[in-house]
Amino acid sequence: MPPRPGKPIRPNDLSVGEMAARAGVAVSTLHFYEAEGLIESWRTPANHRRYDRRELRRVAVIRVAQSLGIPLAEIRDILGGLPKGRAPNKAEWQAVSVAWRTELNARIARLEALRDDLDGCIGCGCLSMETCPLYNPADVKGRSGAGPRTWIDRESQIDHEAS
Amino acid sequence: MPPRPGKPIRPNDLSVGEMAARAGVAVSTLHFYEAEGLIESWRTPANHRRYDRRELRRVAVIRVAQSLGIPLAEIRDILGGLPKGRAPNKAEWQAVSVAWRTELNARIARLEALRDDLDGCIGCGCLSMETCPLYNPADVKGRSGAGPRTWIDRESQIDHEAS
DNA sequence: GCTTGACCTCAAGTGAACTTGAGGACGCAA
DNA sequence: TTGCGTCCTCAAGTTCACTTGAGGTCAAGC
Repeated sequence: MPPRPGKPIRPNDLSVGEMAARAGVAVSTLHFYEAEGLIESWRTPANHRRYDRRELRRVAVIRVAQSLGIPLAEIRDILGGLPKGRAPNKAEWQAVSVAWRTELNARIARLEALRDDLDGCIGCGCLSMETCPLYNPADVKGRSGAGPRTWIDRESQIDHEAS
Repeated sequence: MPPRPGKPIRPNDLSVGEMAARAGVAVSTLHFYEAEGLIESWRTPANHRRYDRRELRRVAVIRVAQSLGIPLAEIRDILGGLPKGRAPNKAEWQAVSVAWRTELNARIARLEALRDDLDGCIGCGCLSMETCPLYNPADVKGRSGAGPRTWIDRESQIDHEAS
């Protein structure tokens, strides 16, 4: 590995390539996240990005949240509670954590309900989908227009009666 | 509501409009799901769709699974284990349920890990993201090329060390 | 002096999951 | 017979989350 261009003003900071390798994402993804305001970098005299190691953690949180179906816009909103240039203080961190916690608990509950519901269908011997209650919490985020429906925007409950 | 066109051969079956209203999705979504092989209908002499009430349940499962970030292709694979024209028997239903269960348990575990990890950051007093372990299970589904990365396809672990 | 490698920007392409729109059929009711 | 409501098909548009590609900069090494 040849020495990275740009003077080592903060030698512990990471280049895009290093970030990408460590976070397990493509360089283009980091460019994209930065353009979207999810992460932040400073530039060397050669106009190369440098990332504080803190950003590694941010990327990790973004990826985990994303893998759970949470769209980037929501992630940005929640991470937006954290300061960009410095370590978060207790109150800031707690606010973010509480926001996540509420959402994550709701999602865990839904997954468990789905799982237990499916199990119940076997346990109760009904052998079919018709008679089991399928739980659907109020998750109204009303959005309309074209495009995918990630993190479902439901206006109505699923009507679910026996056949 | 004027009587629906087409003779009432099976009067309990639902028209697209009725299905859409009850399932809380757009008519176009039902067309789409059918084109994708996720649900099924028969046609009246007037070429109108009619859905067995069973399909209502299928749509409900699809929507719940989707809201949890599971892509349609996976949902189709798993629901594919169920027969289309009749009620599933015990073995068929169990196979589907087991497949879901495994996946759902993994997702629940990840959510809990994320939640507890965030909580831990407050509990341990470190006040920052740098020193907490962020858990990332092996979730390799290797895919490359353009397009979004739903249900994350990771080739590498998130590297996560202190700053 | 030239190549190599890592980086840069900006525009355009891509796949998933839909929606929207154009153009048309059917059947009932005024 | 004109209108309404519900349905049909097929093509094209849209959003999200990226990737790919073209064209260029910069510093180090042969």
